[in-house]
Amino acid sequence: MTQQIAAERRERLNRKRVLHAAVALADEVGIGPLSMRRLAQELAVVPMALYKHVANKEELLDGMVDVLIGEIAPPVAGADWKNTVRLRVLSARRVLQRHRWARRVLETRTNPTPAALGYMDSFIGMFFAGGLSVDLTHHVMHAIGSRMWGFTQELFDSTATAEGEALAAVEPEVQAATYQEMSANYPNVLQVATAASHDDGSVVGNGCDDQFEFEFALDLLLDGIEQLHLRDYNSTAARLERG
Amino acid sequence: MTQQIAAERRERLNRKRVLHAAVALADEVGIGPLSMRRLAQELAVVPMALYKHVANKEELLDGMVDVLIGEIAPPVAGADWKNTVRLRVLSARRVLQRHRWARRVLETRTNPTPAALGYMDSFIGMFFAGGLSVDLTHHVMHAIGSRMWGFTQELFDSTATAEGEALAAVEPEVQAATYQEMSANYPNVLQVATAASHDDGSVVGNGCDDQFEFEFALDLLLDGIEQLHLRDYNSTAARLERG
DNA sequence: TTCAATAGGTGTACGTCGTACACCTGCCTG
DNA sequence: CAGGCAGGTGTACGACGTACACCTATTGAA
Repeated sequence: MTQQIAAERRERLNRKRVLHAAVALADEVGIGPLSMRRLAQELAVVPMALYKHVANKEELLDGMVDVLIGEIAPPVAGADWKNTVRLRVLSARRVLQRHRWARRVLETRTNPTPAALGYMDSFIGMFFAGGLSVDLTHHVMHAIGSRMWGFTQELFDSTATAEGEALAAVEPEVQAATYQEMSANYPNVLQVATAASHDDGSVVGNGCDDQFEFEFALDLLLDGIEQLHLRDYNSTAARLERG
Repeated sequence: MTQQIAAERRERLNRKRVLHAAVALADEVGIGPLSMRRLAQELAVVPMALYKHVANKEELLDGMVDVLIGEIAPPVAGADWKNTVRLRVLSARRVLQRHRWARRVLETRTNPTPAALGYMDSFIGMFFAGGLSVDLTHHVMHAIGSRMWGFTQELFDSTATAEGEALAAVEPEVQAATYQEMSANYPNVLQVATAASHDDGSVVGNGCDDQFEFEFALDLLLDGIEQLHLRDYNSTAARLERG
């Protein structure tokens, strides 16, 4: 009978349940409204109960990132290093797109968790397997930067803002006025912004293909890296040349 | 006599004073402790007084960024586009290094201010002046990303963390233990991390030359861009090739 | 089977934050 | 001199993260 009661009772919390609930909640309501209190409510538990499974909010966020890292596909076998890296990055990107809050959270991480270190280690391993030198790989990791995690830092990315979504629904007159003002003050921005929006007619919304932009930059880097590799790039030599 | 009193009295606040005080305070104590209340205190004024000059904290941060944008050098004249861009980016970088909090703030901006748009416009103008097509410039702007502002997104950058500074002062035994653990679990990370620290002896601290890494990646991109430009890159053609 | 140790959940409370709102004050203009 | 308005004040509210003391359920050993 005590067993029955125990069975009916809400099953006990554990770290995994907390983290997955947090990820689900963030998926649903975004990262802003995700507070310890709100998460506790979702788990039908008092806020302080969470602290038995997670040291503090920072650690909660770290844990959420770990969950996502677990969703990134392992490296595919049997491709050259460039494609292996490429596919892995694109897999990471898909994860980030399933969890739109993740970018913001990643940006605020300061200390890598073991899971993050593991991912980095495996990531570096792909270059080593391709024969890249330790030296070159080191610089490459810096150059790739956040692209390793499937995103790039784009300041003022309208897709990241809440108002960005509302922007499409704005009256045509306002759009026209905006256009006038832009063309007067920021003609170059306007040209570049409209360059990509041939397919959809909007002027203001970013009509550009994020995926294409991401791959464009990724390939620019990978191709450049390949060139350096083929030329047996060596950074100390490069330093000397530059002076 | 009322004049005398007025003269002795603290001069009235205005937007500029508020923003510059905020920048100075952030320079001094960091962005974390910068609260509306703290800033008000610094200005010997009640917190709500700030709201007569700034709509809310977000707008304060926007304004602080504007101050920094004002510190970036204008484009130099008489150089080819690549060098013009290069020098400008490095100037932006110097600003970001004077204000160590700026990166974190920039990362959280969602809507560009007129000053930011102005900078972007002028930035784009440098590519146009070099003869790059609107199409290529568009993709380039995405590829450059936050490097335009003088920084790159590096996850888990130890220089960004408070503990990073304390890390150098850690006992040798602990360093040794860390080393053991790293080499067991993350051998690749370890190799890459130690690759750059030949000059200074530390194992854990990032012994690498940030400036070099930044320029490495910047030049990788600029060189790649130049190649595309010379080949009259066209993105719709590229799309077709890729399928 | 019993019982103590321990892991997990609760309740209350504190300090900090951003900021709404009503108010006062002193300067500028007519 | 009047009166309006920009700018500074005071109080207050509802979040937030989390410290701390407490209670309770589960578990492992006797």
